[in-house]
Amino acid sequence: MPELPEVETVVRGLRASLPGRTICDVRLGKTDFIDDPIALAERLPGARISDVTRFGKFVSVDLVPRGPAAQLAERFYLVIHLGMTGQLTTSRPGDPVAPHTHVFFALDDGNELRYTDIRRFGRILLVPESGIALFRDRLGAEPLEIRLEEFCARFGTRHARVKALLLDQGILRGVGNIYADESLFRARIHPARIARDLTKTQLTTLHRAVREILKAAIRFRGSSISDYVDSAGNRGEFQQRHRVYQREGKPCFRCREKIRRVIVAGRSSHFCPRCQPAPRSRTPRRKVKKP
DNA sequence: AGCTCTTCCTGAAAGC
DNA sequence: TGCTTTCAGGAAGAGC
Repeated sequence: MPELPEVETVVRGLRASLPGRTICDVRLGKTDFIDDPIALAERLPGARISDVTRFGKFVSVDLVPRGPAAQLAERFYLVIHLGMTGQLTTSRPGDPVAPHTHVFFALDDGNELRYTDIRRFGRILLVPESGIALFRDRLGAEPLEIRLEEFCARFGTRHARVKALLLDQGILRGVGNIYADESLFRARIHPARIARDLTKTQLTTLHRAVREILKAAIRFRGSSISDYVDSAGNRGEFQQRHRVYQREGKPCFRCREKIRRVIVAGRSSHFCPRCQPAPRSRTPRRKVKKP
């Protein structure tokens, strides 16, 4: 599943070839995951790509509009979320088309940018310059940039399970199920712990663990569990270094205890029961009795 | 506030 | 063997 490291890897690949290119043509297959497919087909041809960036799990293709008034016209952004199974790849027009490829962007150098998405949980939309700041600000902090004080402020005050907060894109943008589990394992924190109950030391450790895991995953070009590939169609390698994710029943790399899987925040959560001690079980407290 | 459930979608895997 | 059911999950929305 594309999370921050996978999206970052895709963006780095696209950034090497797309800036400077002009989009010549857009062809669409199924469009139910595109906010405004008509606008997409009308506004992109002629637009020049100025950059490719990432915020959270979103890819942003930064565009300068076409036409004589281009100097004055507002820039805009092709914003893409890969969902669960989205792939953004560059190909030659004659290359075989993967099943479930629904968007083709023809470029002026003869190449083609394609969007493939088996489950169509992804999303594509155009955002005008005037709206991009708000779009970005509705998301939380970048995990690789957030400072410890802000991290503690965002987590340490919340009475929610730490796993749920890690997955909440309004708090941190970019962490998904894989890297939440791997980060919690590294920090030796149980996914169901209430964030507010964590010590300052634990929050500090988690803050560091998240950054270290994400950076390591970027170094290994992401995790390919099922469908993820980068912009050249290559799989990542970080799945070989997972410590807990999808390792249920296998021995912990630290203590040999069997890795367990439970549902927390509605998600499969993998952890080592010895390295990541469970929170104090919810108290069988007696109710205040009325006479 | 925070939790659970539901919806979207497909393919792999499990069940019969 | 082959059909049916279940499950996985990012995000948003409903309801409690």
